Amino acid sequence: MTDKNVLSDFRPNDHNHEACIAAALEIAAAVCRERELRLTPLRRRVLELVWQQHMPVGAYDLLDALRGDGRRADPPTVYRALDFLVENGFVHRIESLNAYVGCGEPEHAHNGQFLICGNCSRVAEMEDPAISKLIREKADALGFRISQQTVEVTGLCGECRERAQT
Amino acid sequence: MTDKNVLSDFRPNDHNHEACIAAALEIAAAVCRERELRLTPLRRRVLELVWQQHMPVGAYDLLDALRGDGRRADPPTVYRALDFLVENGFVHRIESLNAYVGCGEPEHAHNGQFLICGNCSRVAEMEDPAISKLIREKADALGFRISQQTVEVTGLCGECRERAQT
DNA sequence: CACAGTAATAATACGATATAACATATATTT
DNA sequence: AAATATATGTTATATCGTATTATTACTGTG
Repeated sequence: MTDKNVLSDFRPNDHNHEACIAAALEIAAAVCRERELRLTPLRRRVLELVWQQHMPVGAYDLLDALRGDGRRADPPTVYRALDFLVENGFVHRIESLNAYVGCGEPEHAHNGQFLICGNCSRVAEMEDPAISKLIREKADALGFRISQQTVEVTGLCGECRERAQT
Repeated sequence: MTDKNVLSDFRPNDHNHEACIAAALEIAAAVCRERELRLTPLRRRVLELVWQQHMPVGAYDLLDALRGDGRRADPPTVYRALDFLVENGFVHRIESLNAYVGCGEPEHAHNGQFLICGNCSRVAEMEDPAISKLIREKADALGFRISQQTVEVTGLCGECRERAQT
């Protein structure tokens, strides 16, 4: 991590992905135990499917994957599971893509700030208090009471930028 | 305006709305003349329809309105007009709502920062350089090259907040 | 154990948002 | 007027999301 405000950087392609999924599932299980939330098999499976990519996944991709498991699945199934996961901070919804990414730090509630690579589709999540604070102050000055901040930035990640400079 | 970084505040219900639409259309016409863009009757009409609300309007609402004009209209018609208007800064797309709002200052390109009232649905647009700068710096630190910033904040506007305090 | 209460899931149907692909028309340039 | 570029019309379909009702599984209580 180049910066302590980065919750998850663009994942190199060579990281141990199995371990990374397993860790996310374990954290989720622990958090659910502590908060008395029910990480049912379906919810757990959807979370696992989201984590199988380090990029935003659409609800219908998840649906197809569930069907690939052999089970029957319809939209409400996956949307309800996603609602649970988003509500409890295990995944974030990326508004500008209508898609979902896993959150590596569900222990504390937060709205992440997302960098989305338009080329490789990978996503980095930051949580920079200075950004949220500034936004909050500006909103306050207008008498606006914030309930949620959405910060999504599109562009080119470092790797793709270098590659494009041929 | 309470703040020079506010491009458009939550509109009071008693402002001269006709004048406000007319002004937006005039500015758009002038900008198009200057940049040799073609503000065709369709595009102009869609812009006018967007401005008739000071709140985000969905593409299919616009479609219905076009049909109300007596003309036949299908989704690509309105999406193409919206593409033109967004691309040239006459309207902004609100990602978290899949909807569109007019921009009062299309003369200079910018990504606005939006405050969206969850109660009355009105929207205020800010353009605070400090916020964009901070985001840009954080992205730079990660080697990320920004092409677009999306900042959308939901909550309660001042009026609705007061009203809710009964 | 039977029962009621709650949370989760299944199932059907539909609504809302967006784009692909190709045809036609209009404007601009030559 | 012909050639070119731009805009619009048209059909069809893809994608994203929700309302509604029913059913199942898991609690605790008498």
